[in-house]
Amino acid sequence: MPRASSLAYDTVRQFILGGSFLPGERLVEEDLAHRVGVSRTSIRDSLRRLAGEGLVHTEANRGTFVAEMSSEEIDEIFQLRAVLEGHATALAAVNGQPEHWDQLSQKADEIDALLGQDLDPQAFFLGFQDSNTAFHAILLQASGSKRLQALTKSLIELPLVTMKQHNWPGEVKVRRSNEQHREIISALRARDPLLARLHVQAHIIHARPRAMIERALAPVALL
Amino acid sequence: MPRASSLAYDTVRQFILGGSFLPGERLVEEDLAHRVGVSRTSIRDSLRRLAGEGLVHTEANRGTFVAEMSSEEIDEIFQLRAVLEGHATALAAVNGQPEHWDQLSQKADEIDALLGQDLDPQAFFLGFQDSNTAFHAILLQASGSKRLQALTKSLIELPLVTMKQHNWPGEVKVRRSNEQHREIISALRARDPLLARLHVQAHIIHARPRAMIERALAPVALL
DNA sequence: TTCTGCAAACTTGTACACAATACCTTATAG
DNA sequence: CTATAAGGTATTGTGTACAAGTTTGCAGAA
Repeated sequence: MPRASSLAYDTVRQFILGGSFLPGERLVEEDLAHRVGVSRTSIRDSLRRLAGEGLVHTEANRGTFVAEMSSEEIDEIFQLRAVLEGHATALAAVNGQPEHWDQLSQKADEIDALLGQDLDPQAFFLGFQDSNTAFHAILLQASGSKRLQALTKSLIELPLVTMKQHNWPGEVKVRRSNEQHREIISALRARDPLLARLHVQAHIIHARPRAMIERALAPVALL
Repeated sequence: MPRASSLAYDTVRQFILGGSFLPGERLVEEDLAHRVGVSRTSIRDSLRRLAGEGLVHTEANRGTFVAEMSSEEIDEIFQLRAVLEGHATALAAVNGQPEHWDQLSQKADEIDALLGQDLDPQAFFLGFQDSNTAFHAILLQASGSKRLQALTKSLIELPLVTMKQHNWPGEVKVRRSNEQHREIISALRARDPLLARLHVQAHIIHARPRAMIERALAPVALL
């Protein structure tokens, strides 16, 4: 979309993902318009789009609010991710190209590099999140399905609205996570859709926020 | 959403699903505004929502167009449906209530009733589509996941944009389809998530438009 | 004839003004 | 003192005007 509308979308999105607005908080259109420097029209436009992605929800004549998710909903989202990314990975194992495997390996290398660098927690987390997000994006891309890509992309960032500084993974967890990345790549290179799918599903379920694991997980086998 | 916007959304949606506009056709905002009897503002609002659901796509400064899907994309969508509705069914087998099973049975009964009625093809098809859509909606509802419900709902109606009169299922196919419905219900009553999932996946893959089956299906085992 | 460039018409993008609705405050009655 | 109704305020919903961009048609040159 043209300048103003696109700018509004990106900016408001960053406000939400960056934590400038807390879950459940009301987004006043005129306020946002003033902050972004565009008119309410463009703001409304962007809010409709964000509502479609689930980042906000709108109540008629009452306003739009930043999405808030219960532990159960977040758990549900991770299950959905496991299902969808698992499927995407199976497709990738069949349709993907060697370039994709190399790109994935590169991201895994980046994460290993971070682990050897002894950074402060925040820098470490941000770096990890960048590479990790890229890894999963490449995976989706390798599946060759635009639709699957779009669906999953919004699922991936939904929990980020609620989960901020809390739930930063420790170094040990990141190390294990990256080992799983290697296993996924290995299954992809072997063009083994079933194994690749299972590794991805385990990887994602394993990556759920710690808080979730305390309570009983909805007892549905993925497979 | 309030009156005008909501009316615009419903009406334009019906235009697209009902075939008043063909896939790929351009939707001129002012024209729609005139037809629906609201201002462009509300039309634009509805177009944004429809774009989020994938029924239309918008190109900057050029307009919005009714979605058009290739055979491959439709096949892809049916695969996604199999994956998602399969998951939903597994959840339903665990979380669903006996009332749900009864409602599902009722829809299957409705379809059997249609089969004994010897109607003209159109009435038969419309009746079947109503009951069938309701069946799948109940299944989704029984899963207990609003998000899964929303995701799948849009996937279900996407192919309807392209597939109109063509691909009406014959009586034999409908009969077999409803037998599968019974099998799904049976697995749900037995609270067997794995079997229920498999039956649903088979059911959906089996229901793909005939045209798709001619060409090679992307060779990815769902399971 | 065909290609290029320019201008007019058409359509979308953005801003703003007003209407409609919901919320909050205050005053009044019980 | 509490509950309720009325009015004022804040915010969203809708329509309209104008700006910006894109497409189309025509004229002129190769």
